[in-house]
Amino acid sequence: MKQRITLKNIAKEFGVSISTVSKALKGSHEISEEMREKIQAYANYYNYKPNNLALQLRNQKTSVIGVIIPEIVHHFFSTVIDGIEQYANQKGYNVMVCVSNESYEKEVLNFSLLANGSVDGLIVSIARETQKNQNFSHFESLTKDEFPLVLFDRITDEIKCDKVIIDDIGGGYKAANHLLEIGAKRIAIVTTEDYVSVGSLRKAGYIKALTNNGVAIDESLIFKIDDKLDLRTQIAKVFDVPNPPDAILAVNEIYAANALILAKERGLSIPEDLAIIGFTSGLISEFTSPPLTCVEQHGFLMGKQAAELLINRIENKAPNAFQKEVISTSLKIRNSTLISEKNITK
Amino acid sequence: MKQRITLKNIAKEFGVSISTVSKALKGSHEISEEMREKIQAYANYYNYKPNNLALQLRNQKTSVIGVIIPEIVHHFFSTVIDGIEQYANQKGYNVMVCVSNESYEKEVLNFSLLANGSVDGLIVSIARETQKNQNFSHFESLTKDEFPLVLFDRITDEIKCDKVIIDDIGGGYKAANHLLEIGAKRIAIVTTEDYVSVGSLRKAGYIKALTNNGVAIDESLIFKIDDKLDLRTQIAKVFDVPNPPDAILAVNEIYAANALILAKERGLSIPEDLAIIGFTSGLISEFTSPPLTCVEQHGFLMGKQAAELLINRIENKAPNAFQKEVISTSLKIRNSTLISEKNITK
DNA sequence: TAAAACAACGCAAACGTTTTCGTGTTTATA
DNA sequence: TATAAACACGAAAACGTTTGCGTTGTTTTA
Repeated sequence: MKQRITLKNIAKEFGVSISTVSKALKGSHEISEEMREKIQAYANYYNYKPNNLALQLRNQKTSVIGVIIPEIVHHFFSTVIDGIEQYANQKGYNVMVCVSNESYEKEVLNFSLLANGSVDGLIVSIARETQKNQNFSHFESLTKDEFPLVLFDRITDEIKCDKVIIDDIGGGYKAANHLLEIGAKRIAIVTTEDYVSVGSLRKAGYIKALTNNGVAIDESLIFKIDDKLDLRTQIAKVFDVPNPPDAILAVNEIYAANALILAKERGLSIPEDLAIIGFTSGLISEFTSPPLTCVEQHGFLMGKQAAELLINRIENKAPNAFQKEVISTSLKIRNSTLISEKNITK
Repeated sequence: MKQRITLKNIAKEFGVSISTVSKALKGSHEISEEMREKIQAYANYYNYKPNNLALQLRNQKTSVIGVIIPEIVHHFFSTVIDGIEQYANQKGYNVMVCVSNESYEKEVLNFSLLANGSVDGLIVSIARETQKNQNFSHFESLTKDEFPLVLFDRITDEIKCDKVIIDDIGGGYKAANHLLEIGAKRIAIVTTEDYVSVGSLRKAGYIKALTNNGVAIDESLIFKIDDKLDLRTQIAKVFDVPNPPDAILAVNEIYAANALILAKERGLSIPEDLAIIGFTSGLISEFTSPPLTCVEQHGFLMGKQAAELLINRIENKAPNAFQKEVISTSLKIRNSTLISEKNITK
């Protein structure tokens, strides 16, 4: 690659100093009109662009915000990035995305890569492995220096910073409540292992809804999926309990869609024999047969809010106390829970 | 945010020069063991990390590669990014992602943001608007300086650089051929408008397959979707032609899934009355009923190859002539085209 | 005519590093 | 004891920019 032209090059060309060139290009009146025009014409011809690194170093500001997410091939996370990107751009910031791949080690690596002057602030959703081993020391080295940091979705109370989360308890509650309303008596939940904050919160909402409605919690209807094992085999167990459920609440789209497929394979009709509801992030729920009712998560809004919190923090426009924004979910009712009136009152 | 500690701070603390500190931290034998240990301990305690901007400026290398894509909430593109990210990380590079949002203006803006020293090279998939207005001058200012650049998926012959594409013609050919093999006589294609390179290439493959098999092209079976208008209304027209098709080839997953829904609404059984095949990038095809046969695009591999081309170019390990990698597609056969033997031979 | 004002530019510091090339001191060698 | 070698550190340039202040030389003002 050819060397890009610099102020020094231009200065040498006209036998003037670097500062003269800099001022001329900025249209300063300190420089004579004649010199100004010569320099500007030359710079323009050779497509001069100030070197960003030099500017960032001088201004002590990169106007870049870093984002570290567990996965990128994931509808929810990419939607969040979209929200971050749009808000950041509008405020004059760029976005640098790194993927932790659910690995603690990679997350730590990404921290050291980004938090060394490369970015003005960081937006992070915690990797699964980090949530599991509860080691947050890499965060502490940031918060100690009051480095601008926003956590979203996968958060922890251990870290003191701004946060934005989905109302997962509320989402689980709404979902379970909806199932109760359409007449479900035995609601199974297909969730994650407990250390995944999102899964356990949704389960908490499920328990709250059942308890509020006087329904006893049946532990045999709670299924915790281990990511390491085969998904379908684990979900299939839902149908093998002695007294099978008449509704399933799945904490994400993939679980819900697989449950639907398995149920149909067993000859169950949806929603008559079994109602299914999921949490959605992607497009799958729209195209299954029947389409799946789901709790919508509004990832775009979440990204926008996270970016707003971060940029306010960076620009010292934020209050001293850390903020925690909660994004409420909404229920999108489709045919997997749509039961006709006579069934509800049966 | 508190100021991060610098070499200068440490130097002042111990009354030595900056260079002494720098050497001490690097474990240089020029510095006495006593001084070295004092400095290292101090730096460690205060969590010293070299400022990345300063290093990048000095080394004239950022180890960052920029990626500009039309959309990020898109399974295919996020898969490509994943491939880029993994390969780049492995080679010691970071990835900076920007979204053009299919807009020419935003694409140009992203160029000026990234190609000023912020990144060592750029991987780009062209925005739809840019493809439409055919204005590539922002690319020329890069290629003129031999700036490392790789184009993927949405490319153009106008720009001289390394490229990596899907074998779209081959994919269209395979898809149409498969439909012919299972006995389809009237194959409709649901594609994009012609200026979208990917869509028109897939259509070319479709035409080639039909022609090779002695099937005449029926223009009334070619449907070009306008993104501005309602999708389902446009796809519905497929079923309204006087002599309806017995197979549909859709150039992406969304088109295929919608066609499937509409066909079922009209009482057609899939695949008996109508076979459907799509190009896939996401998970939708797996969960429809029946699951959709599709042409798989291997986005991850594409990202990996693009990153490889770029990094070789950056590190001067590439041949002088620009390369064009073609990634072949593969057919994933599912039930939407699975017809029993007797039907094939009917 | 001397002082003041002004026009047009250069100097140098600052941002934080790394690295080459000194320089002064101590120790070992002949 | 003179000299070389080894040791321990500092000065300065380089990466590319911006900007406050200083320095010329010319022109205006009283």
